[in-house]
Amino acid sequence: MNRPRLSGPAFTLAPAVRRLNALAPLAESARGAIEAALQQTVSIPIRRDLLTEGKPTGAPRIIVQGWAARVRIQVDGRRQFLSFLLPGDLIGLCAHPDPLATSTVTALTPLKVCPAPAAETCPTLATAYAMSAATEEAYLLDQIARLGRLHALERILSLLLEFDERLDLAGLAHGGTFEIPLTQEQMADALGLTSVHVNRMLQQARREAKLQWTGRSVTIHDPALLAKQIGRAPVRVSAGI
Amino acid sequence: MNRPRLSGPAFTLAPAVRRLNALAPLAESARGAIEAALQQTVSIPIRRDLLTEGKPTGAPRIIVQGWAARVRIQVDGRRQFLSFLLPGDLIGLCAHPDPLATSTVTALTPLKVCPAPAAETCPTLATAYAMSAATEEAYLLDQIARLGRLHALERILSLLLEFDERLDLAGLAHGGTFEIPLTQEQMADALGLTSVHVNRMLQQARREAKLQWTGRSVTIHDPALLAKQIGRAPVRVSAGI
DNA sequence: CGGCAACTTGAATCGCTTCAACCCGAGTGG
DNA sequence: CCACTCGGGTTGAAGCGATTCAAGTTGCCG
Repeated sequence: MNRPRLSGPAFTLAPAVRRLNALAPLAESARGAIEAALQQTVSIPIRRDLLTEGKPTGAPRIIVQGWAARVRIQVDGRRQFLSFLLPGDLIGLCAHPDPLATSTVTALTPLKVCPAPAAETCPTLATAYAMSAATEEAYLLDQIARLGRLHALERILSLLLEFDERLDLAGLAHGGTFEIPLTQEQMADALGLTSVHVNRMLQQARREAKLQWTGRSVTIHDPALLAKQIGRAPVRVSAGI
Repeated sequence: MNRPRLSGPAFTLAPAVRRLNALAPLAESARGAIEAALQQTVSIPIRRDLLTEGKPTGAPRIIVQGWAARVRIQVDGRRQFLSFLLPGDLIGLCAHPDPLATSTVTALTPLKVCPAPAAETCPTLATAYAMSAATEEAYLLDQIARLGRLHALERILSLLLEFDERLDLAGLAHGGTFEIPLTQEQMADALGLTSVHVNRMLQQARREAKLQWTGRSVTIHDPALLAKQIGRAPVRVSAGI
């Protein structure tokens, strides 16, 4: 039931819908609910906070376009990006009452977000949300292993492989190539490094022909091989897909 | 409705029940379901895996007694503890179909576990589970910030404060004192350090009278002050409690 | 063309690791 | 009852990966 990839002025299949549908095949009612929510998409300027640590989360939202990050900042200015939020990812989804944000969420690019339809709308939507939450947790575990036991170059490559994998789900990566809106300093803040060292390691990666990073576009020359070299396994949370 | 703290041969309130009830006040039916599940407690020997990364999770369980850890091991032997599982914590709870374990879970001590009653048993139980999951994610975020942007000594103190906070919920810590079953090497594997360096930093912490660690017993002399010094805020996931 | 953010480079320094040795208390078996 | 072993903790010295600081360079945008 694939729609044609190009169908006139309208989009083909919004990355957000594509991701959620890839996590759990959506029934017509679920897809309809999301398409309806997409009509209420709003724009968020770059650097604006969507959530603030310790404050109520408000209604859950879906990222339609752009990148955001969960961030923690210490009093002395040290900054750590905890995770990145990409198109199709959910913001502020919680199953318990009166949820408080456990981290601040900041727009890394100009952002488009829409309301997340209630999980009760359709069982397939609830499943997609649950898959999304489980996937997010799995990536947090990856991030911990990255920071704890990988060297600088391994950390960088591992994170880029994660981006490739996640963007591919949303249809935003093709054969190891994708758009990345991050500066080297932002990469450093995610990887527990300094921007100077990220710079040097990226040069080494380019020298070793592992990847290409020109402007905003990254190409991983052989994702599968690279994943094997640094011992990274793709994230899988369910036997179903 | 507090039961007396000492009531003959029977336990007062099992740490696991105490923790879940602290996360969300349990209705009688929920508490009954857990008490019933506790009758089916089984023992797991030390070093045994309860879950294996990539394998189906099986039925969810509650830790009744002892400590476990989620662990990732690289081919070259590098080991990273992703998180620790303490009495009252849930193992393998997932909201989506056919869940696969996203990490191996290993018993760090001899363990007692019981089946986790289905969330559908009682809405208060479902809420407690949701709170538990949210809390777990919050601690993963803490762990990321620890590994990414804290120095060795800060990491150690931050983790010990987490243990104090979590064990207190289960009634297993009193005024900054609790039993810890970890070796310095296991601490190191959680904190992305070497055991040699953990040793040196612990000596420094003792020298500075921040804590005491004799045998299996840890005492943090002034948890609130220490938390302030290293910029740690208690984990809070809901405005309700 | 001027200004600013991001990227690049070199040199000195430091936090942590590595390696190797040693100590100590708790089992264990002769 | 003591020698033996073994896991965990302790210590010192050398080395390395990453940081720090400071000075360019590049490229984009007004």
